Amino acid sequence: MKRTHHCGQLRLEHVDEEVTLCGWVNSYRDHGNLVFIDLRDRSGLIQVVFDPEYNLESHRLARSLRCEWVIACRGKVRPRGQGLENPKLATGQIEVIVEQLDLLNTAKTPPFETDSADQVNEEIRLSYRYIDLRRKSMQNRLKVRHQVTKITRDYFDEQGFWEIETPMLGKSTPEGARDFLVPSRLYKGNFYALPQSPQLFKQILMVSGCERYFQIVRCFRDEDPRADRQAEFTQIDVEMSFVDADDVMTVNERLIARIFKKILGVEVPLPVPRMTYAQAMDEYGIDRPDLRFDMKLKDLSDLVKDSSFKVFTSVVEKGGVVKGFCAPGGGRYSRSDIEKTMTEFVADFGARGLAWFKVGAAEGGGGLELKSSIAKFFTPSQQQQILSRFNAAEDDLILMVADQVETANKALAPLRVRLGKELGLVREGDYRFIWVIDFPLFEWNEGDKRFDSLHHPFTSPVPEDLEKLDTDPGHIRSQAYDLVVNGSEIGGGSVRIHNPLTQAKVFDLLKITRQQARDRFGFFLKALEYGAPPHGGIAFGLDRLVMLLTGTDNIRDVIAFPKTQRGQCLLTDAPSEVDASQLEELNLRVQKHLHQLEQEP
RNA sequence: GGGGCCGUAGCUCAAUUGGUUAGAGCAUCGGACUGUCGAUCCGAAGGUUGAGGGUUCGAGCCCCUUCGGCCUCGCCA
Repeated sequence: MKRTHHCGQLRLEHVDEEVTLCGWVNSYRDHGNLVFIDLRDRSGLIQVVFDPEYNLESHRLARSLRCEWVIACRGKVRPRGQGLENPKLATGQIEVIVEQLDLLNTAKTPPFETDSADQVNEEIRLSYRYIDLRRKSMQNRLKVRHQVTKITRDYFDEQGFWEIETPMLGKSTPEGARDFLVPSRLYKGNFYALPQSPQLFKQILMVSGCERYFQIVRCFRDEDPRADRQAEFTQIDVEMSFVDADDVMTVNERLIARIFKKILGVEVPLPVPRMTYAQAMDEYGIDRPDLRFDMKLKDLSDLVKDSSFKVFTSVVEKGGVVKGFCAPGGGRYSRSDIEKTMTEFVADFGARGLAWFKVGAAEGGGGLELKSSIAKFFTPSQQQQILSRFNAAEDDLILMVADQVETANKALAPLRVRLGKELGLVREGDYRFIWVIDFPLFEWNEGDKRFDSLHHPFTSPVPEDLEKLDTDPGHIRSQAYDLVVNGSEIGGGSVRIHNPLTQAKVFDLLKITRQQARDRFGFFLKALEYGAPPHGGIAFGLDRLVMLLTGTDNIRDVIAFPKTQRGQCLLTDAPSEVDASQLEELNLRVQKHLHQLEQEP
């Protein structure tokens, strides 16, 4: 029997047609004489009916069917009787009365019920991923992921980009994340590294005259995973020649707008607005601000430095800041919420404390005042200034961290997001895009007494700051840009250095010696000397993009076969030990840890 | 490397201060049933409480070790 239709397609217009369907038994309801099966394929569910008066043999076979068995059936589409429609199914107006049933395969009882798998332990879902992926929600995520890559390929093709593959087996460099290493059989003792990104190859493709490159490419970073991070992930990687930062942002924001339009029907207003890194850090404490709600951070240092609250004054004297934000309606939080839950929360990010004021009606009537165990350290005038800086209203909650500005930001930014969500300031289906620009080129690494690249060492300074390479490297702005939506960085890139002299100066500041630079990037620096065009690009995290589009905060949900937080694949049991002969061939010996040796007889 | 939460039947969860034979719903198996759609009804089976050790007259519960999962800090140019 050849399939003629998909289960989820059938509608009233197909009534009286003879159809053949294939799929899995989603559920069965056996009434002794009448048997109902909800048949499932990728397209959806449909009810098929077995009636002994219609076909005795099929009915007998149908009674033995079980969940997840695979069948094909041929029958006639008919409308359901009056009052028998099922509004829960897209196909609920009709059903198929089956003439012929073929059992294509049986199935063991699944380890979990597919209908309720959302509540099932993820460990079991990952071990039986093929069953987990049968679920509609998971199939939708795979489908959206496919749609995103399809839209991306179509879009870049229209724009004159070529998709070019770059090597998976590359050269290890000690910068950046830890590499995954692959031993070479032919060069014993030598290793390839899996790419952390195709950065240098795509720049070399610009030197090669390809002009417009993109690639949907797997990248590997051997660092500890997070809910939104996996050692193996996918980038939409882009590079363009003869462009400035504006050109790259324009081309790429149009791609993202098209993806959101086609998949969610969401109109992304173009051009996407821009915000400097300095403003983002100042007002949101983070370089990826969530703009779905206001609740901006304010610096109160100037107002509180003259208070009698020693904690604040001493921090300001030491060059720190008192920064905070005002949570509208936050008065409903209890003292224990603030002094325990929230304080522990910010402590995780290095803050030593969390100060707070509740905003209440002033005693004696008229106006507002601050209510808190520390309110007494602030004069009425100081209190009023604080209230007016936040434009605070009754029942608001003001939360503050006093520390070095980096620490204060680091603690306040996640607290702001957490409260924004808890207080219901985030509207479902709201997407706020922003380009964050004018990043610093370097940040000072006090431990190693040198500069580190904020983006990567090939990022170009903005032209007017070029001279500061010699005079004031700490204040150079880079031509880097991150695309941020709802507090999540979905992509980032830069205009690159195409001048070998500038590149050499940057390496100097990073304390990468000429010798080291030659060893690690010699092939690339050499390429720059052979007519490198001005170029720039960007890379988007495909996984995070699909997470946004499908409304999950778990990266494993958008990867067909993901790994656990310890980097294990529970389906295949990778990684695993290998045969001694394989090691032999690679000239490798595994050194066991002492505790393992002790356990052996 | 650090911190937190979790692990009891196939799945989701209960189990009083440490106290009888570790329960329930769903799933499974058997039976009944002609319009169900999370079918219903009757019945049955199902457990090394992640593993190992300890304390105790007695441990799912307390202690130690260990394995695994998730979240997180560090890390992720």
